[in-house]
Amino acid sequence: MTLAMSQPPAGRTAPAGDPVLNRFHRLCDLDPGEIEILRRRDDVLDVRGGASLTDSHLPSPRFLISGWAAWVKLSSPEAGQRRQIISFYLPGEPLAVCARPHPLSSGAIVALTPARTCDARQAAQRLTQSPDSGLARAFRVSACLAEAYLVNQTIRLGGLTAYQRLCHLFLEFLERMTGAGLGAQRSFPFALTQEMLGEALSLSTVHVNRTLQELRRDGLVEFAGGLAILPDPERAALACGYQAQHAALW
Amino acid sequence: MTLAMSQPPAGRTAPAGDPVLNRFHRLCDLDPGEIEILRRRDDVLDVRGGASLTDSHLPSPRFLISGWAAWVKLSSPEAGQRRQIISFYLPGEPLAVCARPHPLSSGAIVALTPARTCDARQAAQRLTQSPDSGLARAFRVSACLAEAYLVNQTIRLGGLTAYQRLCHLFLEFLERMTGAGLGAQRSFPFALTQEMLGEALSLSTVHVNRTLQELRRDGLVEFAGGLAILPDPERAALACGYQAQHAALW
DNA sequence: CGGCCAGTTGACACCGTTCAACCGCTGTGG
DNA sequence: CCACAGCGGTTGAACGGTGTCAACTGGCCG
Repeated sequence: MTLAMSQPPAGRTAPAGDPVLNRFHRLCDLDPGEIEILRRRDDVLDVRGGASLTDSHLPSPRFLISGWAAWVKLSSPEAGQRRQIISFYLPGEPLAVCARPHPLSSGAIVALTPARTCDARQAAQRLTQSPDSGLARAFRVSACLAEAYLVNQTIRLGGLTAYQRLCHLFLEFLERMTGAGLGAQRSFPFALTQEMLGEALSLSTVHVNRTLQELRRDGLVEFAGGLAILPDPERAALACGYQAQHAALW
Repeated sequence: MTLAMSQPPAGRTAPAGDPVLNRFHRLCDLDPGEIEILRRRDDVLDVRGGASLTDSHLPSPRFLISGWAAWVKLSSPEAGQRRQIISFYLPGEPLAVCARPHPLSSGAIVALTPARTCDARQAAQRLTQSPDSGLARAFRVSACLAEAYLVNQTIRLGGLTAYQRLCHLFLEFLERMTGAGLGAQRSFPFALTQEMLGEALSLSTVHVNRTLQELRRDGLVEFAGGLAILPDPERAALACGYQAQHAALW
């Protein structure tokens, strides 16, 4: 993690170490006033890993400043009562900004690691008040990315083997973390358990474990010092058919 | 189908038999001018089953007037070159209205049955020109539903058995068809092949076949005269944990 | 009549699950 | 300081849902 944060996001005057600002500034150009809005830290809230974010402050729009969260659902048949991760939220990403009327049809947003959030209402406000501003456009692109990640999840579950699913997911994590200025070209801070990976990829913990060993053996994914490392992202992308979302030209 | 179309959508003056108008009018109240916009049929286009809709007129926004379509992707590993259905488009639903900059990151929209579409630009225009109008709100709710259906797909692939997946999908089809004024309380016109169901649910055609037999044996799904029939939707919902999207209060 | 497509059936293989045990680390309390 | 508990990770063995291969049926259409 220290390694990641010590190298500035290459260009821009954006203050390093702020994933929210880094992320939005890369999506669209922002004027100084908008940058100031994104740097505000109103109503900062820290939660333990495992805590629910929907109970506390959501569904008002908030930024995830640090830590990882996920939208989870519990499978209704009382058989097993398995928990399913629908989508992840990574540092720098907005929570529940969907400019839509409904408050997450079902399920909850849960912190997977210790996490910190802050209010995003002032930033989200610009969506309606000045829809053509850079910040508003950045929000819309962000929502578009969120949908693309949801499609990625469908592709993983529907079209890939366990080996490919894990590879695909780590490539997406790498893309999203570097997009927030966290992590380096081939690594990023990572603290999820194998059980959580299984809940997202619909695999048993045991099989996640065995498959991660295969990925390590093949030199596609490593773990060291709280980092996940993808030594050869291109070869990994080839192994699972991953397509970077940046390809879409905004 | 005739049965379905002969019963008006309960109240309203909406002319029966128009799935586009039926669907949007149920999502939000529309004024006479907006109803007139939705009844317009500009640039009507008929395509054969199997034809691509992205090649011809998309990505300009269009309505699917009749027939079924799907967003498909081809799995990149040349092994098998399996086709995966990411999401379905049912009669009355908009195609590619996502008020977003990108043109469907990858893949194509394909007609699964013979289908007819028409231009929706004039209707979509109101999203930006009068964001508070009923029609604009209906579009946003529609987009929200589309996302909910995408989540449904994730739930099916990640959390359900083959038996439950099919059950879940047919319940969603029933909900969406009745929402467009097509189909009755427990049935709707249906013309997909078992192969297409397999492509959507990530199941082999053989296994779709066997599982459908189980569903028939258990009295959950039947097929007759071009209709799919769910004799006991409540029991079916119990069998797979299906949650209707109407529950979310708009 | 012949071909094609969707549906159907049987036998077998495999990927991933389940159950169970064990390891190593960390935090905590006696 | 050590004992213990708890959690995440690891390993082995057996089971089972689903895929694959192959063959056959029946209806539609040229």
